Amino acid sequence: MKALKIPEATITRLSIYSRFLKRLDKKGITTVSSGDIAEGVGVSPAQVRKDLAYFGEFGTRGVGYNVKDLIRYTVKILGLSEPWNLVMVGAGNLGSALVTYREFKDRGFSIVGVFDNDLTKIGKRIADLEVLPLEEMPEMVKEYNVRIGIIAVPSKAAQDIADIMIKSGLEALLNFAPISLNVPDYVEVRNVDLSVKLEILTFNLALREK
Amino acid sequence: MKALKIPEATITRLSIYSRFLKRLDKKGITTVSSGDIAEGVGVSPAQVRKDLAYFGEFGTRGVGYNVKDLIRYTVKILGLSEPWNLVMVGAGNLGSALVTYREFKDRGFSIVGVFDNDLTKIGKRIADLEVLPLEEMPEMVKEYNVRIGIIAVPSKAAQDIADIMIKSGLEALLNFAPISLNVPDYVEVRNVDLSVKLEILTFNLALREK
DNA sequence: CGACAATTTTATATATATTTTAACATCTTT
DNA sequence: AAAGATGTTAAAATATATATAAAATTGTCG
Repeated sequence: MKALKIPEATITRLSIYSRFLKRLDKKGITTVSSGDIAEGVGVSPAQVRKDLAYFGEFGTRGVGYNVKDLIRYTVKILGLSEPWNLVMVGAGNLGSALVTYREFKDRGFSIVGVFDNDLTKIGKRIADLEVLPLEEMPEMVKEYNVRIGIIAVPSKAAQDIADIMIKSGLEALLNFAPISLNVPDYVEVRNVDLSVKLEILTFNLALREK
Repeated sequence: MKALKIPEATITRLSIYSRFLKRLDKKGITTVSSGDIAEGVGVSPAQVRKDLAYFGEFGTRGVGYNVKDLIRYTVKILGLSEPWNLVMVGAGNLGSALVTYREFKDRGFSIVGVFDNDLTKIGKRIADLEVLPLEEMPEMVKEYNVRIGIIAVPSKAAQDIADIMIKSGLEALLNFAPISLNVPDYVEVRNVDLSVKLEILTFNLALREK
């Protein structure tokens, strides 16, 4: 069915458009042009139209896009029409912050389990969840139909944890550890590297001195 | 001096190479080939060489790269030869987690001040720092020669906070709020959007059902 | 022991593919 | 009919991959 390959950059922007549109909707705005979206998120209008064009015709020439409709379309495209249950591994500072991160909830993500292999953390509570030992992950994955897991553990542990998560039945991993994970082909992995953008800033600032 | 424009993707990868190399060094490995690096971080060997070629010739044909030397070069290129002082705005869960985030310290970043405009948070301690009111930022920026600030506040507040940070003298912002900031040309901004990669995963998982 | 060939690996040039930008024809509304 | 905005095609710019050339090391054989 899917003939055309979609650039990942397009998906990235779609996610950003989608959330921008939700803010417009909350403000009561009903119609929007590609130029409005472009300005709101910092890209070109042509880029917005091109990105949307991969998936269909959602606008009306001479008019623009209906905000509510376009939200529905983008949400559908991103696979967010139905809520997703997630598990988190790592009950440290970062893991705890992500468990309570509002934006995830707003987008339909629900963290149903937090795991750690550190005995001092197991049993503690984060929000309304009790930190559980990793052994209990397979059961939870099955019970809550979890397909995606978040890794917020130290780099050293990340690969082992990933292996365990995959064995537990997960198909996709969001990895906050700054290392490259080795996983089977059927597992999707994306890394969130918290340092990279910071180092892009230092690179640019350092250039100024030249 | 800098004639050639360097792709941002190259800087991104350089940051990743640099940290990968540090891990090799810690293991006692002294020499590395582009292929080793490529495998370690998940790109092609040609890509590694091309990225490095923007900045000079760092390797020896037939041999590879000296790990320690290449670390020095990448660190220098990224502007990390000297440590950087940062300020953080937002003493919520995410801000607190980032203040204690080990990786930042390892790369030479030192958070010297945490600010918030929430009276209930001011005065609290995060690690060894007291949360301060925003009014005290200009002084700290000056005293500690801070050029980069991190924004970890709710989206609604982010633009106002950014304005204040810029007025305080900052030149670069790392923004964790999922909105696009309006800033003067001389200010560098990079966004870290914690939801985007998650939605790339859901997009890909949703595709499988097609 | 020295010369030369084979191997390894970088650096560079070339080609391919992808992504972005720009231009334009088309459709709505006023 | 004019203005505004999309969808689409074409062009330009970027980025990636491939191929080749050059340099250093290792191994081999006379």
